[in-house]
Amino acid sequence: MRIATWNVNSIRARADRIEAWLDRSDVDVLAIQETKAKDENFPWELFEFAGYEVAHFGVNQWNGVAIASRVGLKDVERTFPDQPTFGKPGQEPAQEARAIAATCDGVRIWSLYVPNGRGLEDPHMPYKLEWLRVLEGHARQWVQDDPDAQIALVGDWNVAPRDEDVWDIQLFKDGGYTHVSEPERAAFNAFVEDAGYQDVVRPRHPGPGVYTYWDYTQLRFPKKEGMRIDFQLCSPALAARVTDAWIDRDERKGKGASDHAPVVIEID
DNA sequence: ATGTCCCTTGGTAAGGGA
Repeated sequence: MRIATWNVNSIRARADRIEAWLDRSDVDVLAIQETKAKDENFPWELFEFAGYEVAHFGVNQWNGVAIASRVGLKDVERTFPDQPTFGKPGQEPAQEARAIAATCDGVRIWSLYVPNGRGLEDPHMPYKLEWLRVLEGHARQWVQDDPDAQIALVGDWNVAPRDEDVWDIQLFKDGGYTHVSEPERAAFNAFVEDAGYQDVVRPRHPGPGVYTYWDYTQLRFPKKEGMRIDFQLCSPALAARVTDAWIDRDERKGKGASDHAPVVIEID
């Protein structure tokens, strides 16, 4: 089985790209982030024509996550239990469309769009950290309850866990940028160190210089100035089945590309 | 060579988010 994760940065603006990519990538499951669409604006027919079932979770023009599968799509779950809410000062906190799960051919797949954080002192940062903390608690419990659990936590994590995961770590540190701070890295690393999940892509494609995201501005892509922030974390039992993994950097090329590349794993 | 891209709205420009 082949599982991909891809922050598409608008499902409607990317419809042709996604259709073409499904045609040539031969993936069985595609976890999508940043659809930027409500259900009523979601291009259901795109997936139907391509032979995929699809489940979507979108409440407004922000965020939005989906899972498309041609190997079954069962027990769809929108948001994880006790998922933190967010609202700007003066606004009512609300659930955001950042997590959707489904079981596809026996694998429990979570399509995740982790909050950005926006700034080290921004209210969005404690939201991001709490969001990851609560999710990690569940993830740890799932594998404690069942050591054979087949779970894939995939998506845009908005964290660069290592210095080599950005093109210029000094720029990030001097500038006080998000994604590389110790609290963010600790929140991410807990999935690996405490819950026992494995990044199954990095060992096959170590850095430096291996990225999944390149900002649209500043010619970041042609200058090879990117960030590794999209990950597939597998439970121990699922990680043992992984036979291959790659980042489809070519999909970032050309006009009309998302700013993220798809990340793909192969399971026996 | 390069001042991005995408979404929304009593819109046709401006603001929000990444």
